[in-house]
Amino acid sequence: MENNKVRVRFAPSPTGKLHIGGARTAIFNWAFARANGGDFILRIEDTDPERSTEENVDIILKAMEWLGLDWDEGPGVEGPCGPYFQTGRMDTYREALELLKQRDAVYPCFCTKEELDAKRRQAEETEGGYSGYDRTCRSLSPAEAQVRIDAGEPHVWRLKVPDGHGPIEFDDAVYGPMSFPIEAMDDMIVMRSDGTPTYNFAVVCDDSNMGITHVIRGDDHLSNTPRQILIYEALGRPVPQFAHLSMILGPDGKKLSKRHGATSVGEYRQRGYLPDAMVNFLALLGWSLDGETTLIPREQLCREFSLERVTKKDAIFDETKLDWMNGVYIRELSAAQWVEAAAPWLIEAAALGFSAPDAVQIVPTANPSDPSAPQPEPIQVTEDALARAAEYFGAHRAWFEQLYPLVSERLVRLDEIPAKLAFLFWGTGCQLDEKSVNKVFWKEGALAEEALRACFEVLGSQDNPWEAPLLEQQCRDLAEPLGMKLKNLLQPLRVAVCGNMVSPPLFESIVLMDRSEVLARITNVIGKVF
RNA sequence: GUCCCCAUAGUCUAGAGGUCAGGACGCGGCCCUUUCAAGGCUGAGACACGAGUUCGAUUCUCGUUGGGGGCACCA
Repeated sequence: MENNKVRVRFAPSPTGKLHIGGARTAIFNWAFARANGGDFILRIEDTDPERSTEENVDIILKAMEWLGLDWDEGPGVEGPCGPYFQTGRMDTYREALELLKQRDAVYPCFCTKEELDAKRRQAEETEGGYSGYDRTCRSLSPAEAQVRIDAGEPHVWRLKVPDGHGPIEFDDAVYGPMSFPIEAMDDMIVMRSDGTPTYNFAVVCDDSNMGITHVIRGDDHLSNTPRQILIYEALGRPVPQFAHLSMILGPDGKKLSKRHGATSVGEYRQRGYLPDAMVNFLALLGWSLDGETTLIPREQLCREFSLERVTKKDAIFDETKLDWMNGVYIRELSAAQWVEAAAPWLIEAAALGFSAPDAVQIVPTANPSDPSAPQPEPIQVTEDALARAAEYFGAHRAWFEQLYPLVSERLVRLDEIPAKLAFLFWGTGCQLDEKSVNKVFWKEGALAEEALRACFEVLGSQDNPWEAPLLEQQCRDLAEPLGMKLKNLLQPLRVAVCGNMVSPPLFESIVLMDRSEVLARITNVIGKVF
């Protein structure tokens, strides 16, 4: 390990999925390491056996990979400071405790959890507030304590807050000079009665043993910091640079939680957000490059991230801006990249289309704002259709790439793809949106039918190659002789072919389907509607 | 209760003792247009409040209010 080399870590505990706030912390650490040519270490804090699960470890690792936050040491990337799971480091905590015992910096405490809970409750009720452990066991003589230990009495080990210690001070890279009165410090437990370390103890041991130079973490640890400094001091280890990050709150200004909807990285992935967009967006929550730049590719983030430009103010997670940014990133993709990223949804689109009945149907318009209104019956995607779609996708990548220009400017999230593109896979059937039918067909009546028949002639003429610009021009040329506005001419065609008055570009869509299918669809619609 | 932190538009933010308080999302209008978008132009919108320091404070200090976090044999 080189001297002075920046070493930072992200240390999630696998008691849940990787959530937005954690991801932001990870991004800041990662970007800081990259910007300073340092190491980014991933450490799993799994000392709570009750709540830690292997499944969550897997989810966190997957989320990190998806976000593109590669770690230099950690699970799967062994390094000089492993293991990188706290459960594998128990020896190191015991060693550290021995050192503290030698230095007379800790003492055994025999108070039971029940006794402590009772005292805390009482203190809260009577004297208006609990102010820490009353240090009952601190006055035990070493001899007496040893007798009780030898007798097998359960005990924890507590850190002695040193007498005569001044206020605990440190210079936070974000918050600046901090000072905490020593009176506010508790004789905290470092080792539990079952021999496992508490969080604050394990963190300090690990950060110290792993040579962490900068501890960049959530604001919720700000008041843990003086406690941890006490441990560093007791251990005689150098204190790292701290940098605390403000919290990310929900739209209501409250702590981000499940009731705010999606909070885990995995959920955002499922909803069709791009990892690059997530990283860019999250990086801007509490950090800015210059106040002007909002689109910051990860390469630039890795070059120019700095702790000096981190804000102290809590940030509200505003999904509308993320949506915008995701759209920007989608538009910057190449067609091939898009097909790669959108594969699951493209397959779903095809499966949805394959599953639709091969007939003309009028379906009620979805109305999310009024649940009592008749909603369209969702089309059941069959296993068979899904398998067929996956196979079709595998065999027609180039064809799918042609879809990109049709939708790239119309997508905010990738999960909008199925609804937008299913019509391409309907065959000769057509799911007509009720509102569109009312507005475009029935309101216009004979005019709409006339328009459809005229367009049918153009599309059906074998003299016309199946090419968008030519077909479009010929259809447009119909308007004048028929005395129609372009809108009245082409919207019926759009509804008949795409099922909806809102769709991707008409002729570009049409030529991606079989001529026979398109013609059949128009004929069927004319027969069914008029 | 106690300790700590924060405060520029609805949101993310820039900013300096004297600025027309800048940018982005969102919102309104116009343009483009066969739909929806995207794009271009344009408009409305902020320094929480009260003292003090100062020739001058949104910026510095104190207080108020509002918000957030910690105080576990959780992490």
